[in-house]
Amino acid sequence: MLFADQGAQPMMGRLLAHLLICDPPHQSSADLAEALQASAGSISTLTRQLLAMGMIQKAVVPGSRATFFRLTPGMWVDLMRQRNGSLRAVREAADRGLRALAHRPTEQLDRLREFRDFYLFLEGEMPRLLDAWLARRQETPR
Amino acid sequence: MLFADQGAQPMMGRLLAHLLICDPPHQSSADLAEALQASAGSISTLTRQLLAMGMIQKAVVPGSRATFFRLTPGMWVDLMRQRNGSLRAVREAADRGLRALAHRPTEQLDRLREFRDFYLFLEGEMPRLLDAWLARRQETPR
DNA sequence: TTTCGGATTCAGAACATACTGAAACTTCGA
DNA sequence: TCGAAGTTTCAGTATGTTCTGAATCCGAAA
Repeated sequence: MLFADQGAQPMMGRLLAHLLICDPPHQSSADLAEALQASAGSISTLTRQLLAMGMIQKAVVPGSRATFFRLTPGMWVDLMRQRNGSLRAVREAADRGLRALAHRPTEQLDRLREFRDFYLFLEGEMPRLLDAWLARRQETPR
Repeated sequence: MLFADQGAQPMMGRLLAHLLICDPPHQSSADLAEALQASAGSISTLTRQLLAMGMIQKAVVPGSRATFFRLTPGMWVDLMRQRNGSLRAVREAADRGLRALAHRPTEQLDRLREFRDFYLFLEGEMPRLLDAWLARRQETPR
């Protein structure tokens, strides 16, 4: 499964893919290491990163000392919301550029202004789109 | 200008940023090499790639043998359209996964199905969003 | 306190990427 | 046909990234 997880290292993609289909849905570090044929070190690093991003959660399983992990429900939507932050970063950079070049004749700035406006548009519309998705999910019977 | 051009090497980001603000808007290879302090080899490779992606165009300037380049008008929208292709790739991979696991009890597939549905939603809505942007651009007086 | 299952850290190996510089090539005018 | 301007190609270098393995750490049970 070619998981082109933008900005994720290959093993992180495999880890997420596994958590998407594994049975049961929660897995211990050892389970993951075994399933992905990865070192314990890798798993530790990756789970720490994914926890920090909020993409996975810890789960406790009675009778086992080990830590278990599962996908955070609704994480894909959250992920897209986070990505909106990088749209904003680009838009803000464009704004700084426009401010810095304010002394130039206006038609020279058309290109940069259009770029900025486009990103501003996306930045504003993406949250709407995600809300629309959540609303649709809500009304669909499971 | 921190150009976090997803999937573009640093120098490509700088090249695009330069074409966004340079005066005049078309630049020769030598101009670019000079402005970015890059080797002629880099410029050649990068312009070839950007041409292939349709993000820049060649321009002829009378009286000069050199090739000039300028940003393709409307390229940012096109870029987003292309990115829709990677949404589709992910969605298709999820579909293959669902087909391969069709024998499993349905509730085990909930996670993967929701993932697929979300990407399918985005894949369908993004083009609408871009059309909405173009329509708005149209009616705005330049 | 010791022991042991389990987790974490990090130096280093293997691999991948981005760019340069120099040589080869193309094109056009003389 | 020659020469010069301009461009392309590519081997090599520098730099980054990803993962492993071994040492270390932590905490619970004995």
